[in-house]
Parts: sequence; C-alpha cells; structure tokens
Amino acid sequence: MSNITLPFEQPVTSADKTFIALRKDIVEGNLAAGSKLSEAELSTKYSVSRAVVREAINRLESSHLVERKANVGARVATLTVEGLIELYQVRESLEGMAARLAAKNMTDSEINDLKKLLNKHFDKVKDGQSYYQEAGDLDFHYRIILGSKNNHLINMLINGIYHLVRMYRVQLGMTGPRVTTAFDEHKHVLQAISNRDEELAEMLMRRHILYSKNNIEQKLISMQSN
Amino acid sequence: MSNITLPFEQPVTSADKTFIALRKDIVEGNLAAGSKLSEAELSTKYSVSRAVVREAINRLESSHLVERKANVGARVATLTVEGLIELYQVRESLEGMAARLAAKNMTDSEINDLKKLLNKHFDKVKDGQSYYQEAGDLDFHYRIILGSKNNHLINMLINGIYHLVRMYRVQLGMTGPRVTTAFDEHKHVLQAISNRDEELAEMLMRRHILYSKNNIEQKLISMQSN
DNA sequence: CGCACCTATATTGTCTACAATCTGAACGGC
DNA sequence: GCCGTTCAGATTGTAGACAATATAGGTGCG
Repeated sequence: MSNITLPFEQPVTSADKTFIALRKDIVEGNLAAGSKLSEAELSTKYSVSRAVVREAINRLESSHLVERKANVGARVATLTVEGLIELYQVRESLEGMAARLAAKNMTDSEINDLKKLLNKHFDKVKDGQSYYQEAGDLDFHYRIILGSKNNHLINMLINGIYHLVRMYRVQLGMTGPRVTTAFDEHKHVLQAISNRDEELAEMLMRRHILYSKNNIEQKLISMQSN
Repeated sequence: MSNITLPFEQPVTSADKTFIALRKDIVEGNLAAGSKLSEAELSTKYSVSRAVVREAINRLESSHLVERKANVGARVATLTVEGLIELYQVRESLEGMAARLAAKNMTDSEINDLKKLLNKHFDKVKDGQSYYQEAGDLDFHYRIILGSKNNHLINMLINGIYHLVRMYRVQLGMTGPRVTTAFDEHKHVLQAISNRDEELAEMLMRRHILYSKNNIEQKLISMQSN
C-alpha cells in the first residue's frame, strides 16, 4: 500500500529519484511532520550531492509537503485540523470540477472500466477488507481526475495536493466505518457520470468529499478530547 | 500596469529576484511563448550563476509558466485555445470556492473596503478608461482570493495560476467591450458576499468566470478565421 | 540581575568545474 | 538515393568549494 508510483511519472534524473524517495518518507512519516530537513544530512543519507537535495526539496515545496524559509531552511509540513479542513475545501472544488468534466469527457469504455473497478471494490468491502479505504478510494478518485482530460486540473491535483492528502490519511489513520457509505457515494457519482449528468456528478462528488471532511473532523475532535 | 509585485512576496535571495524578473519577462512576452530557455544564456543575461537560473526555472515550472524535460531543457509555456479553456475551468472551480469562503470569512471592514474599491472602478469605467480590465479586475479577484482566508487556496491561485492568467491576458490583449458587464458581475458577487450568501456568491463568481471564458473563446475563434 | 551586543559555529545560498546526456550532421552501407 | 550509425559539439545534470546569512551562547555594560 501507499507505494503508489504514478503511471506516467518515471524518474530519470538523480533529483527525480531523490524527490520520490523523500516524498515517500514524508508521506509515510519516516520523516516526522514538522521536523527540519537538513540538506547536508539528507545528502549523505541518500548519497547524492546537496544540489540534488535542494532541487528535490524545491519540488516538495511545490507539492505543499514542506515549507521553506530563505536562509533558514525547510521543514516538513505540519498536520493540523485547520490545514486538513482547508485542504479538503480545495479538494471539494477541484475534484467537483473533475467529476463534472469527467461526465463530459470520459469515453464509454473508460466508464465501463471504472464500473468494473467499483465491482471489485464491492467484493472486498463485502468481505470486510478495509484495504479499500486506502488504495481503492484513491484509485477511484484518481481515475476520475484523469477522466477530466483537463491537464491543468490533473497536474494541480496529482502533483499539487494528492500526496498531502495521502499524508494526512496515512498518518492520521483514516480507515474505518465510513467504508460502506463512501462506497455508495462512489457508485452514485459514477452513475451520474454514466448518465452524462455533469451538474449532478459535480454536486455528488462535492458532497462526498464534504462528508469525508466532516467525518475526519469529528474523528480529530474526539481525539483531541483524550 | 502588469507590474504587480504581490504584497507579501519580498525577494530576499538572488534566486528570488531572478525568478521574479524571469516571470515578468515571460508574462509580458519579452521571452516569447514557446521559446527555449537556455540556462547559460540566461545566466549571463541576468548576471547570476547557472545554479540560480536553474532554481528560478524550477519555480517557474511550478507556476505553470514553463515546461521542462529532463536532459533537454525548458521552454516557455505555449498559449493555446485549449490551454486557455482548461485554465479557466480550473479558475472557475477555485475562485468559485474562494467567493464562497469569502462570504463566510471576510470581515465587515474588508467588505466595505472592497465596496469602496468597486466605486473607484465605477468612476473609471464611466470615464471609459479600459485600464480597469487589467489591474482593476485582477485586483478585485485578488482581494476575494485573500478574503477566503484559506492558505492552500490562496497559495494555489497566487503562486499557481494567477500569473499564467495574466500572461494570456497581456499577450492576447483581453480588454474591451466586456468591461461594463464585468463590472456589474463584480458588483453582484460582492453583494452576495455582503449578504453572507455563500452559495450565491460561489455561483455568481463561477458564472462571471464562465462568461469571461466564453467571451475570450469567441474572440480567439474570430481571430483564427482571419 | 537583565538586556544588548558581539562572536563563533552551523546552515543555507551561490559559484565554478566536471560528468552525463541529447542533438545534429557527416559518413558509410544497403 | 535512403536509412542507420557514429562522432563532435553543445546543453543539462551533478558535485564540491566558497560566500553570506541566521542562530546560540557568552560577555560586558547599565
């Protein structure tokens, strides 16, 4: 799980590999949220020069995974309730648009493939495998994003916030009882896409993400009261 | 005009300054759309080392202003009809959300300031100064984006696509007859925000951007038929 | 005792040199 | 004559040294 190497991103340079390795370590928490990233330290750890590390860190900043201050250094992004809420608001708007465009632009065969994927998910949900919430949910959203056929949108979601979403999910452990209801919501979104109902597809996707946000928010609040 | 140095971005390092200088040259067309960016060439032109130029180019890539291929180099983004449409679809979704959040989060005094700004714009529109469409429109949208108080959203818009929008507008010369109707749309959006009607604010902003997109699209199509 | 200043150290920013890769043109085989 | 190969030039990628800046600790003054 969570070793998603995106289909079309093939590392070619040393900086690419370092970027992906660092990203993985950050998303999975091996590099703790909020901790400082020392260029010298990382360059020995990954056996590359500081120049390469610097380039990798710059890209991580573009992915919103680290924050950088001039002449001071870079820190891994911190995970906060406010940050999560802000992130999901952006998701709601962007992925809502993605669903709208997917309803317009996905081919019939792509839609059919996605239906098959959902059926496979259904089998696993039925068996009570919570695996779904991680890879399955991401996979579903991922396909709709690509289905939008809007390169700007795809780029902003995949390179921009997707991995930060994963970071929150991996480290705050978002699994659990929302699985079956989320599955139903996926089904309805896909139905709207299949009917080429752009407005409904957008609305259902936005609600789906909004519910997800509310669910997470609840969980965090109950955690804080411990 | 179009020399917008954003309020809170103060260049401190040499790479900052080079980034901003390059961005300006790209947005204003001094570096032609689609042209190749030679690191060596730019490093002599701006009197900095290649390392600094490389960092600046990386940031430009994050701003969607240049595209880079490994071991080949970077080119200035090309301006196409499809690209413009995709860009405005993203704008519609993000700025729509910004308007929604602004209706929720802007303070009364911020809203009043914005009303005053619109009145100043009105005076200029009345006098037939097309200046409005450039700086004025950007200023209005800019304030609403900040009014959302959502840092992710602000960052994605300001650092992400704002300058690419400007590039299309500067180089394709988007001024003209839409001025007064656009002004009315601004007024209505602000009214909804003032009424704290989140849903209406989002809807009106989305329509405003959609109209703008349609207007531009028409213009481009009529240009192509020449 | 507290505060400001100064200095030593560590870290980031920048530069230059070197290595790896791509591009294009000349050459030779088919 | 056409296509594949090879080699030279140019460009990008990487490395390591040097410069500039921030941080922390100590010292002296009020």
